[in-house]
Amino acid sequence: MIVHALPLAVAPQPALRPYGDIDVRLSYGADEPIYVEGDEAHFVYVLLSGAVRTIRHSLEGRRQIGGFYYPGDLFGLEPGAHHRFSSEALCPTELIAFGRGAQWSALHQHTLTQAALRELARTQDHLAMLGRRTAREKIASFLLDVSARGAAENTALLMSRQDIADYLGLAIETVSRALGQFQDEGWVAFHSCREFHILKRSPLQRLASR
Amino acid sequence: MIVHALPLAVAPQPALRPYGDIDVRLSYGADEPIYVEGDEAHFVYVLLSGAVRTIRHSLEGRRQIGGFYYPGDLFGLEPGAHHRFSSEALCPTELIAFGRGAQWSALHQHTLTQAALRELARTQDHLAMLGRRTAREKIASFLLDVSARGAAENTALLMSRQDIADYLGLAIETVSRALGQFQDEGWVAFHSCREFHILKRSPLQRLASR
DNA sequence: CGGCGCCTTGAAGCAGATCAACTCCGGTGG
DNA sequence: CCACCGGAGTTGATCTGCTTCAAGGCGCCG
Repeated sequence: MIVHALPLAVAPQPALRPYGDIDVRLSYGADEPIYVEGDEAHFVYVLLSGAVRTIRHSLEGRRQIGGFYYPGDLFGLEPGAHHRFSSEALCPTELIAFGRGAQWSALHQHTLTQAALRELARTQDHLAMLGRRTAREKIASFLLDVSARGAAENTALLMSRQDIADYLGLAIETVSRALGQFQDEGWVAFHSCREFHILKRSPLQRLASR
Repeated sequence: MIVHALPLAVAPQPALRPYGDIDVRLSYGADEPIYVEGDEAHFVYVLLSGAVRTIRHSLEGRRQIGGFYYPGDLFGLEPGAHHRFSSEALCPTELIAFGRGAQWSALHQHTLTQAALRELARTQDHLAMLGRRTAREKIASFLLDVSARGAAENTALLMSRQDIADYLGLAIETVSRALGQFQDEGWVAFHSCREFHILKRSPLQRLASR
């Protein structure tokens, strides 16, 4: 982790908010942790460039990915004093950490509420996808989601097959097979295993919106 | 639906917020809908008595339950103008609907943010449960959750087996079988099929926290 | 008492997990 | 420049936990 710039605004909160209203710009390399489940949640993060995943590990090592975040997204919101997921950079990433000080909270109260509600909606959609959908349906939705993020013809998959599997609650082999099927069916084309574009959107949409 | 009392406070918002800052007390019978997916979200709801489920239906009728809500809980929060789930009373239920007027929003901004964040955390926990857990693990967690809500020795299951199945992403038969197993193993005792108490908490906790 | 939901139980089938090679590719060092 | 290595991805074979299908039990209310 590299600290680029120091506090933009400082309002001391020695007791409960050691990092008060401090804002910091940070850089991370691929797979570097940003915070870990259980850490005190001093900051809220906004992505400038790169991408981030949030993760929860179970005792026996099963991994669940909570979400992927892209430039402009806000993440790390918590109801309490501690982070409930870990987060890691998917690739070289820059972000701003906003101290959860009273001053900032008061100033940006409305923004904060909106961010929390949007994040809630996103999580609910994710939840509905995990519940009662087949592997093919999950992966079709996922490809459409990812491709909707980038305006370009080709979409880069910044995450590994294992990340996708842990996001969708599937085995890595199942992800690989479904992607292979979609390619065989002529619905998508993989330029490399981390870059694709969609050839036929409608059959994917039909699967995704069952 | 029965309207008990009329506006406690009124601040006209004719254009975008037809129900402005109006607060209404309402009653519902078992299985009565409170709002439906796609409805305009004029209100935020607080439960006084009874219980509520939120639901999303897929095109082919598959049902996903988003959550169960109990007295004191707030539900119906949305980032946009429309409800993204339906909601129904589980049993006779009383609640207060708070109009999402500018006045109320401003007054209760902080409360709103906290509610959104708590709801987010709850949804994330639910999500982590759907992703990578076996049927027995899901149902053990569920029983512990439900029993934590009531202080009493015996816990009433206000929801049907189908509701539990649709909450956990399982078939109704799987729910029934797992509950039967837990009873056979002497971990829980069902007084009737809608009322139980926990005999051995630790094996359930072991399962739930894997 | 009879009928209708809800729940339980049993048997069979299947989607996806697991296990096991094998391929592909980028990096590294001889 | 090429041989080697290691990690990521793919592919095939087998296994299994859960779903599905089917039947029967049980409680509740008219």
